[in-house]
Amino acid sequence: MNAVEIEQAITDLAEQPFDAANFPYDFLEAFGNKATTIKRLRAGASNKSDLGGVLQTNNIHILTCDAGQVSKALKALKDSPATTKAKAKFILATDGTDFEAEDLTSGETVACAFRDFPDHFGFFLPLAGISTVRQITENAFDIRATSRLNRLYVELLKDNPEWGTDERRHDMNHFMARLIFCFFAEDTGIFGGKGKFTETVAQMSARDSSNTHEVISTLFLAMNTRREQRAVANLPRWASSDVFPYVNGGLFSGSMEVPKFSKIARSYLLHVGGLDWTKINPDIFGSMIQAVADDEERGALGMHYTSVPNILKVLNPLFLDDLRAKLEEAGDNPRMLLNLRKRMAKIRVFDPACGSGNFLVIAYKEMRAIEAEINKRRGEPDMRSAIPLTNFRGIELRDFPAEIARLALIIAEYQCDVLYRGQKLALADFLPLSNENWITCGNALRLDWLSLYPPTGTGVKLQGDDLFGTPLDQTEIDFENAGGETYICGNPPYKGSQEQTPSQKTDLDTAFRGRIKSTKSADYVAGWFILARDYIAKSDAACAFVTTNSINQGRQVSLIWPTILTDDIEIRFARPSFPWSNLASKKAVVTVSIVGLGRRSNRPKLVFTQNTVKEAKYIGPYLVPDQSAIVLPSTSSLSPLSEMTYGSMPNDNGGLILSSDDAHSLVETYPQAQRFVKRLLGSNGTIHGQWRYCLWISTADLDAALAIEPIRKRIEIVKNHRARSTRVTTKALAATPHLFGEVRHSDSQALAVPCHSAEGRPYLPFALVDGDTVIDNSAIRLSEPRMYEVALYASRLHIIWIATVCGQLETRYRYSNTLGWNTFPVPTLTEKNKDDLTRCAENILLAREHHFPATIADLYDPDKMPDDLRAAHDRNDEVLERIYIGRRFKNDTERLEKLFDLYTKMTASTAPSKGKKRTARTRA
DNA sequence: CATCCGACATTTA
DNA sequence: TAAATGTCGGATG
Repeated sequence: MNAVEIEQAITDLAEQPFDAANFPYDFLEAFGNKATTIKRLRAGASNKSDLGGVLQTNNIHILTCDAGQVSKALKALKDSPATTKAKAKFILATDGTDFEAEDLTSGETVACAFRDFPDHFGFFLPLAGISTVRQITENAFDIRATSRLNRLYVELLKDNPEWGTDERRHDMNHFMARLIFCFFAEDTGIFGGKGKFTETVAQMSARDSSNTHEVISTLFLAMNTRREQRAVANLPRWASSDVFPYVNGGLFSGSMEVPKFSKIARSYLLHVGGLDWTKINPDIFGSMIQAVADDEERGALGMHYTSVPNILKVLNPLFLDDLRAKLEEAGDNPRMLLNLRKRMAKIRVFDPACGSGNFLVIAYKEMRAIEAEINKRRGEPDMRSAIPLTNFRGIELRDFPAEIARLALIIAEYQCDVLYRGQKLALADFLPLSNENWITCGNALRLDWLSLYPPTGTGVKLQGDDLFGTPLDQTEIDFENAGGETYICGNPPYKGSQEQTPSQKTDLDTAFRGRIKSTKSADYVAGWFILARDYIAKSDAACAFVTTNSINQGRQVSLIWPTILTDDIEIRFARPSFPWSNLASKKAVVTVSIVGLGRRSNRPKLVFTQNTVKEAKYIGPYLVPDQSAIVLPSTSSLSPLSEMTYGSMPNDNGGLILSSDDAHSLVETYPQAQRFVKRLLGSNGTIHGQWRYCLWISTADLDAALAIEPIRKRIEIVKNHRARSTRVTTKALAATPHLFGEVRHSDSQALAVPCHSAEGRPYLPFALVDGDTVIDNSAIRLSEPRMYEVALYASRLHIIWIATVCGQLETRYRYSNTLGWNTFPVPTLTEKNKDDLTRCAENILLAREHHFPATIADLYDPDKMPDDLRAAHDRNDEVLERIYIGRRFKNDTERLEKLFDLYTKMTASTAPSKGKKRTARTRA
């Protein structure tokens, strides 16, 4: 259960009639305990209570009691030896009227009416066993609001199905945005009297809810009517402008239609309004609530949340660090402070994939903090902010987040005003909202960013459009940043080449405008980089995006980076591969990088890691400091090395593959099947020493094989699977179901190279196998390897090369023949060199054998690698590195430098004049 | 025809 | 249930 679901469950529980006997179990269930756990507690087996209550070990001791005995019951719980013995974290007592609880770890207590206990949802969250409890607890309000709005949204769509259609979705989303605004406004004092909106709806609408929509519609109309026009508008007294002022800003213009409310929907509405909306965090709430309008995403409601520290990893190096440094520099000098404020007033932040606007909101808040410090030092604490909200702009594809993004910014502005200037001034300046267009709802890769948000402010004028309501009064507006800086930032969507829809493929193609041969292998996120590049090239902007780390690895490097790094565009800073996290129970496990681009300058470039910052003169597209080379995939080896190919692809849906048990029972029952069975080795098998078996049938032998019933059945499985495939090649393979989809096998010795392997290992894993072993397509195959080639493969130099130049799976090593083996630069080897290396390789194999039957995973565990094996590898490295530079390398940086250097030289000499195909691209 | 990828997928502790 | 660590086959060049 995620936090939103828990919130809903406990809210439901509080509304039901109190059932003293079942309450403890219902309570635990609401916090996500499994049915079996509850059952065991009910049976008494795991219930450790000594008071007749329910005590779950390491968790909570719950006691229901007679009316008026709650405090006494809590005391009893506290004094109970069982509570201590079972290490309960919480105690809870209730009689159905009062409710008391204590967090025994912190000593914090809760005492409230029973029906209000869900208000203390955050207090109990440690019970839910959610790992990021601290973050959630801090944002308990946002989760509760999300949960309740979601219920309302779903309920309204149930009663008004036409509002869920494509044509009406925007109206629905707009309606929700209006509601959220009203809830916020009524609690912050923007409306006359706290809670006035909810209260008015409650009072004016009939209990049977039949006219709820009319009441709300009337209030919306009031908020769209200027004071002086109120009389004409003939609005009822309860919608007077003292209470419901003119808001507009596009928010309340357009259609006043409101969906019809059922009795349930009405009660949900009042319920949401009952929350204290002053507690809203606009940066977090937005990303939580956006899933409400997305049928596919609703399951992860409240969970897609980009943490503030992660957003700052983008914004700080992009421009905030610089602003803070300038603030520091200015000290108390009023003129320098004023200049900084003037500069900040012209800074524009643009997020072309803004979602619900969290990057924009955080950027705004951080800038307001800096400005507040300036104003304090200048003795102008009450000063109205010089930072226009309209300079925080975005593009968002989805309608609802786009609505929310603007709302989030409005709320952030108000909250900053309250924080830095006080409630009174904040209120005075809040209304009416301006009509300007901040967030464009559209496809960022199809829009022209330059004309949408012209960099100098002198170009195209923008029109306020109907983003926040249907036809606005077409106000032309200017961007308030003439001569200012523009910072493009965000976390655009990543989609691998094989995950994109046809229309997304076209988006990418449009963005690249034919500058690369094909965009088909590029990640979707590359589109944002190329468009940001184009924007920077024509203005004094800079950008930084969170991106999948794949675009700085493997085949994508040579595909897209030469096009991005032209016209004096450079990588200003980078934070290579780190895990991105959110609150989802099914965590989006994705490894990202942050890449910042700008116009070339002499400023040092910064490469960030977890705790360090490294300065560099240049950052290459692999995000390695001072390495500019780009390695191109090659189908033939740069150095004279044996050919490596992929293993054989079964493409069989398991039909041709046999587990050890399958294979043995098959041969036992049908001894004649023996000759159709071979060992099958892949990545996992190589690393963990467990091979599987496979059917390996020559066409000549097919009839004999088919005579064996289990084999015939298996071949049938393969045939059906292939026939059902959408891929033409695979369909064709259905004609030969007894064969692997792709056969790459010879009856000689081979080196098996896993395609993927864990990153901690000090050397790359491999296994030598004979002709009776088939290597599958989870591994790469070096046929008839020469021993000195094994030495090369097993070297430190090689693993460094592969780690840098090949792709990765998350941060796992991913081996590639074309990118890694064929490009590996090796100096010319003498016969003596080869002999020496051969001996080294043999020593490595011997050392491995000493530890039979230890697996590669055991042997190359960085903490447990046996000394003799380590020594053998070390010897191998020593011999090889002496061949490269006549001594050992000092470190991996030096190794990589030499490899890139050699690669550049070797590719230049292989293709002297016009051999572009292989030439490494280098920047002087 | 061969390669490379995964806002992953599945196993393991 | 989070941490560890590599399948599999389709799209692509």
